[in-house]
Amino acid sequence: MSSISLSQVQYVLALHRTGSFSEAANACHITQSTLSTMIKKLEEQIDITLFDRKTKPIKLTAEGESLIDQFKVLYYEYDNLIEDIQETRTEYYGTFKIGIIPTLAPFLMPFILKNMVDSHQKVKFTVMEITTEEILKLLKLRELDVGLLSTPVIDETLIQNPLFAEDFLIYDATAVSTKKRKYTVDDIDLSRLWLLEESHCMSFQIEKICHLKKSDNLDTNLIYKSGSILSLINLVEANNGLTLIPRIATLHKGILNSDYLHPIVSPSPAREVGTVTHPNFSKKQLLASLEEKVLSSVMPILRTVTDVKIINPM
Amino acid sequence: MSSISLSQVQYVLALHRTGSFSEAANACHITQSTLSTMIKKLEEQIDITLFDRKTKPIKLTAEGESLIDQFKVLYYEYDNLIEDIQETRTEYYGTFKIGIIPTLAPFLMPFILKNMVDSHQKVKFTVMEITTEEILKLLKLRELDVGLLSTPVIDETLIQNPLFAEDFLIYDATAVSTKKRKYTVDDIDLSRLWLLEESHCMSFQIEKICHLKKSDNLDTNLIYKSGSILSLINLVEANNGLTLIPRIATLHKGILNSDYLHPIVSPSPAREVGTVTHPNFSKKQLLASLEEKVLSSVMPILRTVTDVKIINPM
DNA sequence: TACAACTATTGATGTCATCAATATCATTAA
DNA sequence: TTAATGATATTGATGACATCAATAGTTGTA
Repeated sequence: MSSISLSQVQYVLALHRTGSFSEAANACHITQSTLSTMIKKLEEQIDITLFDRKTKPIKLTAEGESLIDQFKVLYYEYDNLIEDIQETRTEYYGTFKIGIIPTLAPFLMPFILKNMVDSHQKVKFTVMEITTEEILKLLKLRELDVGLLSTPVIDETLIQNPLFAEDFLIYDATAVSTKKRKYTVDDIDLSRLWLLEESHCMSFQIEKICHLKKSDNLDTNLIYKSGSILSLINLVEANNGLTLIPRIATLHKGILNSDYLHPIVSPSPAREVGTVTHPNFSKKQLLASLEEKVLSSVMPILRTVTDVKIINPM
Repeated sequence: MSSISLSQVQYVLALHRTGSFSEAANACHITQSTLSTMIKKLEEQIDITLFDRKTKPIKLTAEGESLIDQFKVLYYEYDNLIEDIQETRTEYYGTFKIGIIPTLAPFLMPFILKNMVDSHQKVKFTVMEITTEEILKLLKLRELDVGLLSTPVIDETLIQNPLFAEDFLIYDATAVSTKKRKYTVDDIDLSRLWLLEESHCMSFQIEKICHLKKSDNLDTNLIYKSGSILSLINLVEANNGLTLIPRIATLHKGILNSDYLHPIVSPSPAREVGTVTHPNFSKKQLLASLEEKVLSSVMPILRTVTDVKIINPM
């Protein structure tokens, strides 16, 4: 018995479905005589008559009945393979658009982007540093594949996957670390506090940590707001100021004076970082790869902190 | 993208398994150049390079890794289809060997054999009337497909399926039925009792009903033993004798004088009838068909008897 | 550097799938 | 009862595909 072809499987299923040789042939975009010949050939190959031609519409024989489900299963799995192939091509040769918030980008992307490019050499990566609000908007428009941001976001239409929690550290230009003293939230001198501009959710998170409200009348330090963590750090250092720094910033040696860094305890305020995708997002393997690389990158600086309080970004 | 053939699927899996073009070709009984050409063709069709030829042994690319499982699934289902086809051919065109005990055969086979032949017109049926002991032996030798006998049998290596229980009736040539009197086991006049020869388990069952032992010294009636129920019935009638008849014998109108038939109560001794098959028996549909037809045949004479005592055949 | 083992390429050939044309069959209407 | 219609089966020609033999090219080892 020689090989059954997938075309023959397709023809059998079409005839079973339509109950007519001519209709099945049309459905398969071949001529009726081809269909007739190929089904007869299959029946001879396997030495089983699958269809009773005497009935109108054409029906399966008892033997055919006992085999048709497995014909269906086989073709179903062939369909799955074709889909997998399409998806693999898209994943390996298409584009992958990443949106990332500015308070993560400078510390994550230098490490993970090269890795991602190396392991997906035929994928074209596009990275956009934009705010959470803009990321969510572009995800919904399908103009981004994935957002890398502080979770959770309040949006039921998108799929979120939290990856890790990182605590905030006090960065204080006047408090030289002796490494003996433990800091709490109450040690934050609000008169010297610097924040990112309001569109950054980390700014909102810091306000929550410090029990601030938007209408609070603060000192003049808070009037000047910055758009990047690097500017924030420079401002703090130049003005004997103070801010809160996410621990991920410590990945980047050299931009922080480690003498000014102080962990907070009881509790340690923290933010959660994760990915957000559209429900119809299909490049699962690229997403998994990105998530794995993000986790690998932050692993060295993640601490097992027991008394953590996650501060939501919205 | 034109159709992927199952041969190509087979070649991919062989190369993945062996890590060598020449070994894979050997495994598939084709030349190395055919394998090389066909795998390259597939890779061009789907526009994905599946194998990294630089490694020794040859390994899948990352893309290949993400697809290989679905190639495996597809070929597995193709294998299943081939097996189903083989099994269907065997079931519909092969042989079905039935062993049945003589105390069942004359009452069951006339009804069910025609039915079985009608619904499996291409199957060659072989029916052997032999004792339980011989049926079990031939089942184990795979020279029988199924045994139809009194269950349970003491044999863990075979598969049993009990179908129904039938009670024994007294058949007494001297006790004309008035349909008023109820008989119990104690009404059995042992001096007139006739039995089948010892190799028939029904004989054993009757001895148990009557609390007989092999070494019991009975009257001269028991010295002459018969091999068929019909002979038994004739002996009883010709000699004013007595025996026990399974209810299934009442299916056959005309051989029994219904005046001599008496149900037994408190309790009604009964035997269980079922099928026995070898664990590797594969013609499941034929077996199910047989079992269904047996049950349909005995349904008219089966009684809902409440106080039943099953007498085991061994 | 030579050689062995392996994969890739190419042209010839056999096999298979398909089509167009036609034969055959079954059903329906006049 | 015959003719028409719709459907399936058959057949020969043709294009597509799978395969092989021969050879080119590559890689690793002694």
